[in-house]
Amino acid sequence: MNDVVSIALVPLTQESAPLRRKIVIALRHAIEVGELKPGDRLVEKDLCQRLNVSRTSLREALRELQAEKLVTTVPRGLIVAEISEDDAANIYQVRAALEGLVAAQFAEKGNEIDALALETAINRLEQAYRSNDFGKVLSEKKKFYDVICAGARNAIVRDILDHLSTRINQLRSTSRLNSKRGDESLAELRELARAIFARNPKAARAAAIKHIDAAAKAASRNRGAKATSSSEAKGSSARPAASRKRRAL
Amino acid sequence: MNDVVSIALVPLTQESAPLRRKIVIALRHAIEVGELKPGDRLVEKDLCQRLNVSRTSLREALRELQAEKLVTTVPRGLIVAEISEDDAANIYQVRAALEGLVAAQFAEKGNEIDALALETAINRLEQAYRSNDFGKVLSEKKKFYDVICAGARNAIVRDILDHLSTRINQLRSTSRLNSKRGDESLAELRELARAIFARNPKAARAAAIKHIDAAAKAASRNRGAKATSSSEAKGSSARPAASRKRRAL
DNA sequence: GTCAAGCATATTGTCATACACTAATACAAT
DNA sequence: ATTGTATTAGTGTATGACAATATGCTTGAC
Repeated sequence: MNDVVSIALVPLTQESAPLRRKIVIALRHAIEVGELKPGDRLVEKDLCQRLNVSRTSLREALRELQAEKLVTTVPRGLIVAEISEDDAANIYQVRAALEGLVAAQFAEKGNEIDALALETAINRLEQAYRSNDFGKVLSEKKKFYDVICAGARNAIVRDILDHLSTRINQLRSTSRLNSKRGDESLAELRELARAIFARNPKAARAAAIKHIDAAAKAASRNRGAKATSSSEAKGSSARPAASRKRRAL
Repeated sequence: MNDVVSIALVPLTQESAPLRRKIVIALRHAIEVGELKPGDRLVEKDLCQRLNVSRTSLREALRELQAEKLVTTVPRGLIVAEISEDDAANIYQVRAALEGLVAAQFAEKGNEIDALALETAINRLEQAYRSNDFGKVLSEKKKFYDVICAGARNAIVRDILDHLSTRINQLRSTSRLNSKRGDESLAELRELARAIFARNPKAARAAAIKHIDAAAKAASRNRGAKATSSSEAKGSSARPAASRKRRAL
């Protein structure tokens, strides 16, 4: 019983949940699931009525979403941000770079507790995949990367990835994505975990990048776009690429 | 005369500058230059008086800074965010990864106009270095990276780097940094530009990473910390690092 | 003198209201 | 059809108010 207490009494994270936090979450979710689509105008008065909150609180929430680039200013007010093809491709590039980084860091700095958490996370992720509950997959995947960032001792990347994944989910919901590649995806992540457990930073980085690359390719396949794959970007030969197609600048 | 008009009548960018934007800029600057130090409490009423603005606008500005992680909540209110050793090291790691990415992208996708802008930017940067005006160096360096991100067609990275550099400047101002390595720094950036002009993505990426690594090393030297260099992280051999110091997880 | 309990105070979180200013729209005039 | 004018919708900003809550001070007990 005593150790139960020692587990139950972990310092609780000030779940103050101010109203504006709930507003941010509600709006962010609405954007993620496509209830608010890119380009939709955000009219303060309407949102106040729909959410039943004051304009003050709503506006503070909007400022947060604005900083997150989920909404953007237009002459008259705010709209849900649109994601260009370039943006979409770049988000994958950035994720590849950063997830590769934290994977390598985990392999170097992680301890046994971190490893255990990773094991747990990947198992839960597998369950989620099997349940075919897509929302569950997303939330478990987020936790998976949280665990990796924790083991990497890298809160900076955690925050950045958090923002990016919101935007990826937005892309997905607006039907420009629907990656149904659960099996390969899970296998790639298991490979990543294996490299981490083996304390092999280079392999971990490579596995993380490979995973994102595959996701990016699947995504671009899904919409006929030709997003540059990051493997092309970093796998290019040491020889100047200029000789291939363009002259030097 | 006619072509003068065609140049002069470029759509002008609604410099609306709402009050809260000025507030954000003022506070951000105060944090960057250390007028507000990490841990300092931010009391709304005081700030309202000092800035002569209403609480409404001030609070909206604070929400933006909060999203930027420049300030954090504590039980009673807000304080200027503290940057841990881990955070500082990780910021450099992330910059290395992302600046490497955009450098490579520029080398691949940039056109002559982008190259010209880069040329200009690096010359202005050199002037700034020579003028010994540190604030000028910082602002020109920011423009330099803006140009690179523009040539890379990567607005995502631009935004991320923008946030990170604010925090780096904060570090610098709190006297935990004072890199006076203008000459080497400039040489490294020129090397980066050369690789881009030669359309050599791999060399461009390497040059960008080398530059940040050198900056990180100089920074950690300046305070006796032992921040992991990113070259160590990515230069590790293909052989599992486990054999070096730790057993597998 | 030290410690605990309770009270006063400072500060944030939220709301309602008000008003100036700007942009879009509709409408009128030539 | 183009220009000018009025109406309207919506944001930007300010003020005042009040509840909830953490902080610190005062008082009282020992």
